[in-house]
Amino acid sequence: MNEKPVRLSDVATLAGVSVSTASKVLNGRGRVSAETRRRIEEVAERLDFRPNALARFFATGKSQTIGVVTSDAPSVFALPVLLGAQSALGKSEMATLLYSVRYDLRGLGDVVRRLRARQVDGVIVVGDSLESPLHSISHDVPVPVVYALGVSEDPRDISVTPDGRMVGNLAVQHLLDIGRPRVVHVAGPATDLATQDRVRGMLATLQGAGLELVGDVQYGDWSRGWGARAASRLLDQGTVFDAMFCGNDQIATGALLALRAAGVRVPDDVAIVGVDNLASLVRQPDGLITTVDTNMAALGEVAAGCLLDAGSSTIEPGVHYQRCSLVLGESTTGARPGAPTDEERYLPI
Amino acid sequence: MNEKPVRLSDVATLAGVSVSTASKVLNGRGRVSAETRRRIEEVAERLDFRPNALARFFATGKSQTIGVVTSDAPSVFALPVLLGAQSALGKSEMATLLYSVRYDLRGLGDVVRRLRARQVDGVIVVGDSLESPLHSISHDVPVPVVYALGVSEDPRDISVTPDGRMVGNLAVQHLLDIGRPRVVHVAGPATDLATQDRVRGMLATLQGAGLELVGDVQYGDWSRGWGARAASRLLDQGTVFDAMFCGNDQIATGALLALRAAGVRVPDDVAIVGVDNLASLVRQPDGLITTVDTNMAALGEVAAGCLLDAGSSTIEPGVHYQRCSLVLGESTTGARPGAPTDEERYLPI
DNA sequence: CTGTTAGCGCGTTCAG
DNA sequence: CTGAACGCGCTAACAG
Repeated sequence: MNEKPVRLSDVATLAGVSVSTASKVLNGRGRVSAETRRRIEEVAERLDFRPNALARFFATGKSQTIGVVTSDAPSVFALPVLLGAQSALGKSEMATLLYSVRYDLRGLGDVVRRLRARQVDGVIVVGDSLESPLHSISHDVPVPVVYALGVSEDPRDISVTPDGRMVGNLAVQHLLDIGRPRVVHVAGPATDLATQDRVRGMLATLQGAGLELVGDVQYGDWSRGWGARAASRLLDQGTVFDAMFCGNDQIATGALLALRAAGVRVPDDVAIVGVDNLASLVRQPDGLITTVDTNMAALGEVAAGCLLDAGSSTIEPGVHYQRCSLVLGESTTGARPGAPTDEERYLPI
Repeated sequence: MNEKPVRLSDVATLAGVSVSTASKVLNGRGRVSAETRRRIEEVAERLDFRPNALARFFATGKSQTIGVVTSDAPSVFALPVLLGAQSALGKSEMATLLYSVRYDLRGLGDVVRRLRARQVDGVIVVGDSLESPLHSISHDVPVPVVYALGVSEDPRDISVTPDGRMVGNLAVQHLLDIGRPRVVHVAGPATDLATQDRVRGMLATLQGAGLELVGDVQYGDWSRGWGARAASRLLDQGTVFDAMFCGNDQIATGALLALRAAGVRVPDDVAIVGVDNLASLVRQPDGLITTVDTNMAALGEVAAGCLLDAGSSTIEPGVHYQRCSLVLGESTTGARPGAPTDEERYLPI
């Protein structure tokens, strides 16, 4: 556990060459005879040589490190983004420095100071919703910044965020595909950018099929309670519909409960699609709700990729939209793939 | 954004002193006259001097950085632990390097290599359940390691984990306090260490009150479906009980649904307590389930604290148990604190 | 109390 | 093709 670390000079002397030659070989630079190369590599291997990253960073001025900034109390969505980014960066021998700031992403001054002090090579700012734009720090740090799971207030910044229109599109297209043309939409807050994009995608898809939304968009919040109330109200009003697109899985769950409590069969009478694949995020997938997965891990990877390319290639500034995908569940199919036995079956709530 | 950084030598020359004097002042070391001290600080301030952390680390051999290792696909519980640790470390100007490894925490070899290369000053290994012990890497790295949200396979390591007995204790004590002596327990898997500890705490508390558990412990999995099935079965068997302690909130939710579906009033006929405060973890608290919060953020902070103290003070090896706390909800109180209006009220499922 | 001197371990010229 | 020499920015002994 505690042999003192072997240095490049150790390798060099043991291989009978100078430090600089060893350096060249181990970094693949410069032309060196195959023989000495082999010898150096062999010695390095044998000694289990690990270059002191700190010294290397210091010498090169690059830290091979990017800073990831997140809120102090982020939503569940932040974790997969973080890990996706970490995974992508790790492949390039980059490390991920994690910072959190209190609540909103306002008080960034202190974090910016730390990021600069540590000479990070880039920064990813991870938001936790699309309620409001992310505060831009691109002009406070001398390295590339990308914004994930949110949109920077500065349109010249690079932001990566779920494709809300595609969410609306996939959800409604699925409902149409299974023969449910009478769609209602129980959404989250009207002011949320995610809500707005999903509505656009939904309306475009309906229009493309020559259909219209049943009634107005029902705006509310993101809670299960809102989903239940909205469903009850629709029933009370005598609205006729055979499909429901909900702003997230919480709303969908609430709506499903209310509908079944009122004797409406799901999915036989009404099919329901949610958004987020929340059950899978909390690692307890139960296949209950058909949902649109916003692929947060992939989003994190893309954000990291943008950062890595930011220097070399030309990534266009602006908002990049992350594709999402449909995950089937009982709320539209009526049965889970790999249907369980009765004993295993989840209670049909 | 891009003036070239000011170095310590810049500050020194402008203040008319040598580099080392400036260094001493800005690090609070050595005795320096108040006058020169003031002058140096003033210049540093004016120039907005930020020491190059990389250079400092290199010179001192310490990276002021700790590595946090988590699973590639961690449970929701990992995020608060991560952030709690980050927060505690940040107060000591320590940074947090995030690493994830595939699935289980086995393939740690590569991560260990990176941790060593970057000269981290310590490591926190974050597990994602108590199903199985965490693989010990304490002998693979030359710095202190603590294990959080899991227990190291090596009893000489320091592990920080939720206090499962206290969970059982708080839950059952609350049920007894509200006058419910006939308690059943719907648990998670029998093999899970968390389950076992909770059972012990529960039984001890019952015994202390001169009571016995109603029936056997019902072992199952962590799902909502299991909670529902267990509740139904208890009813079918004619078991008489007025309180239910569930292994987590998912189980509790399933049980609650099944009971209400069978015409049993909750909490009037049966009071329910869960574990995890899951609703709050996913940032959509709805006050439905009375639950035991395992205080994951605090656990992360404690783990970080252990690491910081590991060198200086004497932290005893072994398992440290993190205190938990009770969070009241409708499933035992019958009404949420700050009861909502009818319109705001969540659907009583 | 302050300045001088020497590294920390590696990358990178530039001579040989 | 190889090696000697220097520098990255800062800290830490040791002199003055």
